[in-house]
This record gives sequence, structure tokens and C-alpha cells, in this order.
Amino acid sequence: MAQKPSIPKGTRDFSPLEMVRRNYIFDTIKGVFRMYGYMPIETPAMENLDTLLGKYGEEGDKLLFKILNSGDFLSKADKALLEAGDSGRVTGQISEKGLRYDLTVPFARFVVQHQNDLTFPFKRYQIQPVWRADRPQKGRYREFFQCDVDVIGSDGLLNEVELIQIVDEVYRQLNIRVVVKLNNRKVLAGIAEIIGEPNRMVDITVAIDKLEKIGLQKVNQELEDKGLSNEAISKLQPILALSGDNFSKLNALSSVLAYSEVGLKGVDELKIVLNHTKSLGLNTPVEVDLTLARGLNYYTGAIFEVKALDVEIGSITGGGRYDDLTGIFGLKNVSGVGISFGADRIFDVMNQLDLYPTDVTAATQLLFVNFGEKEAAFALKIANTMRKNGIRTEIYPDGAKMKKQMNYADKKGIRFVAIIGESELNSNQITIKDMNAGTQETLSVENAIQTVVSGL
RNA sequence: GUGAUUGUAGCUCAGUUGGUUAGAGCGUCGGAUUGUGGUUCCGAAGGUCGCCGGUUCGAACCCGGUCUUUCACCCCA
Repeated sequence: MAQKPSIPKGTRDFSPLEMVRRNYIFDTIKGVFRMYGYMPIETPAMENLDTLLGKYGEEGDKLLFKILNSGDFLSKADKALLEAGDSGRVTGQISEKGLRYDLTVPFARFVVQHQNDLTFPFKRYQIQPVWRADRPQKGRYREFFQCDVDVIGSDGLLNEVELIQIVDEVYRQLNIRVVVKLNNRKVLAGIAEIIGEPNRMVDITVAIDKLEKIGLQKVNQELEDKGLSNEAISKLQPILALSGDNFSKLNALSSVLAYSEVGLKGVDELKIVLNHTKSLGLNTPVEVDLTLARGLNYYTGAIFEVKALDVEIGSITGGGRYDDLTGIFGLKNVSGVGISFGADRIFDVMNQLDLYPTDVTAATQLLFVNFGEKEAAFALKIANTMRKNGIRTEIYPDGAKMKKQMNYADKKGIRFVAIIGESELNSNQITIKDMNAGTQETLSVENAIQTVVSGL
């Protein structure tokens, strides 16, 4: 017996229904991106490993899928390392390619490599799968699609504003209620500076990121475990306790950060962005959230995260500004900002709330029943006429039993069935059956088109 | 990477203290109905009980390993 087939852990097949739904999401997102002047690019599924390594921190390196070299790769590896079972160092010798982990780093590579062909500010979008060797769980897959929009080569905060507008528009079109959480890495740096631990910004932000999840006490405990002084932790308390609306939070921050130049700059940036989004009158609420840190090390300014209000699933969109991403690849002083829509989580949210418009899943609208060669030949011609009138039409390929063909139409949710038998052939007419109403009439081709078009 | 959890027909699940031939519903296919779907009735196909090993006279059931599912941690879309 054949072995039971399966697919790798954390990956999925998509049925026609699922694909139609996913394409609806992708098309919506693409449409909004285009509306703001972004152009598509694609990059290879695999990159050279040295492009990817070291960009996502130690954790990220572990989550990279690595591709074995071709040929007799083991013979070229260091025998001593092999013998010692030193996987970490052996992989460097037997693998030089890896699957992309996100779209931002390949984009940075792309920009540096093609810098002379690009016009800056360069606005691109990119919708492709990425892979992470994570352990799968709710809303977390090993293969998933990201929909990135970035603008690179511009410092202007209008870009941040534009990205928030895009988020607002995409989720308005998809009919998902969301909140945009906004923070600024400069504010976080300022906080670290003020409490006298300027080098511990990452530890501090990772800890306060958990405030909502584990509570104040455990956050303080974690900070203590990481070796922060009691003095620093107590200085941090008023910042963790900040509340009120965006502008009162920011005013309070201004006084706390009065002696931090970078911190004040961050507050200022937040104010500018918020003033713009406020005057634009977006549907989506925008909240300043100091607990928002995000793991990626390369953000330097704004940090965004979008959460669905009606489903518990983590963030469905995230991003921020990175001042020196291309610097690693040798192109200095180019600032970029971008966000990534997590298509698979959006898909999960849409499924859970059943937010698809009814016409999204509609496939074939008219099926021609096949009674045999002569009838099918006639149907073939009329089917083409139908298609030219914008009706999605198919002909049943075999001269099967009527029951079977009707059943097929029923299962596929096809609204109209065209029946052409001997009597229709002789009178040069077709019978159109409305599967919803169960009624049918025999008509001329012109009238049949009328009936179908007005019935849809 | 750490700690749990799941696996029996295409799907959802039963399956007694370990005991002959592993069941149901839904779905699929065929028929009742040779030009009319959904409803109904009748019938059929479909299982190495995730995989490998162990205990036992005997394992779907007990034990170990492995893979898979789901969840938490870490991290993240």
C-alpha cells in the first residue's frame, strides 16, 4: 500500500474556496498599496545565508530554515567538527543558502544591489511567503505570507502618516475592526537614558512589552532578574503607570524625559504623526502605547502594531522605521519605514468572523448540461456567446446522466443551468433553469442572456 | 529550544477491567428516477486503530521511542 502522504509541520494546503478568499484579501491589500503609489517587487525564496544571518538576533538565526549544499557536501566539511557533533559550526560549512525569514531584509539587500536603478524615495510593496522554523501554534505557521509596504530614502514623517492611512483603508475595506498601536523607539531609548541604564534599552523594552500580559509586578521582577538596579526600576514606575489619552500621555512624557534629547525627539515625532492622523479623521483609533517594543532590533523611530478588536490572535500588522538597515549591506544614511500585513492571521480573523462578501466566493454562474456530441457542439458555441456577455460559463465535459450533472451544478453553487436537448436543438432555443427558484423556461439565446444577467 | 497535549473510515467522533469479525453520524459512489439538483428510501465501497519496538497466551486499550496536532513559555505576522 502507498504511504500516507503528508506535508511538513506548520504548512497548509489551500482549497479552491480558501484560495478565493485569500485572493480577496491579497487583492484588497494590493489595491490600497497601488492607490498610494507603491509598486510591486519580488525576491527569491532563498537568499545567501550571510544575507540573513545576524539580522534577527540570536533567536532569529535559530529560526532560519537552511538549505543543504548540493553534491557531496559532507566531504568538504571539517572532519573534526563533524566528529565533535558541533552542529552550529558545521552548518556554516554544509549550507550557504536559507529560506527568507521576512521581506524586509531581502528588500534592504535589493535596494543596495539595485541602488543605481532606483528612484528615491523608493516605494515598493511585496507579497510573498516567508518561512520560520518556529514551533507552530494558534496563528503561527512555519510558512506564511507577508504583505510588506515600505518607503526607503525618505525621513519625512508623512510616510508614517501614510502607512497609518493605508492600515485604516485596508481594514475598512476588509471590514475588520482594529486599533493601531503607536510607539517610538527614541522614546524608549530616552527612558533607558533617564533611568540611568542607556545600554539596557532592549532588556527594558522587552520586559515592559509584557506589561499587559503578565502585570506590573512580574515585569519589575523580570527587570530585577536581568540585573537592573532598584533605583532604575523605581525611576521607571511613573512611566509604566502613564495613562489617559494620547496627548496627556505625551505631555507627561515630555516632562519625564526633559533631560533626554533623544527622548524628546521621539515625543515630538509621535505628536506630529498623531496631529496629522487626527486631522485626517480616520476610522481606526490610533493609540500611543509605550509597552509596544517589538522584537526586531533594527527599528529606530516609529513602531506600529495593529490588533484586531474582535478576535484574540496577536498582532495582524506590524512595522516601523529603520534608519540603517541598508548600512549592513554597505549603503549608509538611507532611512526607511514600512509595515507588514500578516495575511494568514488576517485570513484567520476573516474566517472566524465570516467577513467575506457573498459575491467573493461565486465561481461559475452558468452550466451547460451535456447530452451528447451534437448537443455539446451547439452548447459550445452558445457558451462562448455567454462568456462574451460577461457570464462565467462552463460546459459539463462528459455526456453523463442528467442527475449527475444537475448534482454537480448544485454542489458548486452554480445559479443557472442551460439545457440543450433535441427539442431545443430543433427550435434553436435553450432552456434556462434557475437553481434557486427551481423554475425554468425555454428561450431564444438573446432572451436567455437577459434572464441570466438580470438574475445574477 | 523548554513543558504539556492529541492521533481510530474522506470528516466529526464512539469503542466497557486488555479477549473472537473495530462501530455510528455526515460525506462519497450506485440504485429507486433512460431530459431535471437539494428532500426521502434502499444498497455498497472505504480502517497496517499515526509509525517502530516492548510487556502479554492475547494490545485500538498498558509501557518506551518517534512523528503529528493543539496549547503555554521564548520569540513573533
